[in-house]
Amino acid sequence: MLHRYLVLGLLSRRPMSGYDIKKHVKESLGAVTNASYGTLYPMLHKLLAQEAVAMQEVPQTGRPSKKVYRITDKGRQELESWLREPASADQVRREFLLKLYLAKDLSADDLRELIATRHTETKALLETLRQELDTIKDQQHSWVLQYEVAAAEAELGWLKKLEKQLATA
Amino acid sequence: MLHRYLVLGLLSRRPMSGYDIKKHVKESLGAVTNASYGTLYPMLHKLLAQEAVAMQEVPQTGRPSKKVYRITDKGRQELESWLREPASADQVRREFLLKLYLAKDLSADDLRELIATRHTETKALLETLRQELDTIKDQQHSWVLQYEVAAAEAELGWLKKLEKQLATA
DNA sequence: CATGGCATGTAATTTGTTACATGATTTC
DNA sequence: GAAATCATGTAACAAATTACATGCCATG
Repeated sequence: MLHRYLVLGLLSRRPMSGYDIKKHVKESLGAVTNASYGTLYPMLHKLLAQEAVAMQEVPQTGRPSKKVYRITDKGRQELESWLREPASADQVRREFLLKLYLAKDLSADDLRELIATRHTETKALLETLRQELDTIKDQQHSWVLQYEVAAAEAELGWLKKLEKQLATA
Repeated sequence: MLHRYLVLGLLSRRPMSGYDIKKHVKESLGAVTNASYGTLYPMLHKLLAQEAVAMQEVPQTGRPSKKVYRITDKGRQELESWLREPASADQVRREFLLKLYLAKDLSADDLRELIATRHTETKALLETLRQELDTIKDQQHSWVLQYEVAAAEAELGWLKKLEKQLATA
């Protein structure tokens, strides 16, 4: 369901193509989902068949026509009634944490590397998020980015503590 | 794949039943996954067929026999080689954040309620996590819980900031 | 001239959820 | 007497990933 409302929700702000949606999700909604094209395009087709969105093909030179979707009244209604329902629980899959949990079977070096890699990744993510945050005016949209920043900062702090503990032991 | 290694990993510490695994995941590994029975039992059957685990049935009075699984050498080998590979990226689905992102279509009251509900849930989670943390001795295992605590605390801070912003505006 | 961005999609497979079915025992 | 815990499972369905297929344009 989440991806249905993701698409509907983004289209409720302005008409977009599937490609636009993907880009937007990647830039600003990493904490919501990281839906792939294989999810997004079929969802658009389904929504179109159900008349929750409408599509207009815009020819272009040198590349495939852009298909611009916009939400219909029907879609808007569905979106709004969903918005009023309580949010279902988060779902997460974190391989990194599982490896850490099982790390007793890892050499000290492998363990350190596992953590160091994560450290680098998290720092890079934080950089990106902060830059993204600067480009955003809309307060409501910045909330989600602020969430991500707060989460990334907390993780960084935890990683540093972990590394200190490992260095001592 | 994650659930395969989750099961293998837990069984690598000690033999367990499917029920035990589920319980353990719920208590200590909420940040890794929240796999349901419908995932866990079939995974155990598959692992058994592939001889990555072995099973022994323990009869009980008044309830179904307990099926205790333990990891085989084959399974252990697979687990260890997986442990050494780089961890794949986190996957998340957060309906709550999506609703917040789309909240411009929500009344001020609905918005406040959305946030208040989350606030309550996060506080409750934090409570549980802290209690759980007290019962755990194994340092390695406490790491994952510490991660969850840090994340929950960061979210709480963010929620408070949000609420303040809404009260002002 | 290679990389990345623009732009669409499908098919096969894998993965996971939900709801159902069953039923005794323990705890409040 | 109700609710939670113990304990197993399956079937139908929904959801999502991955890999593949195609091809031009702009930038460095």
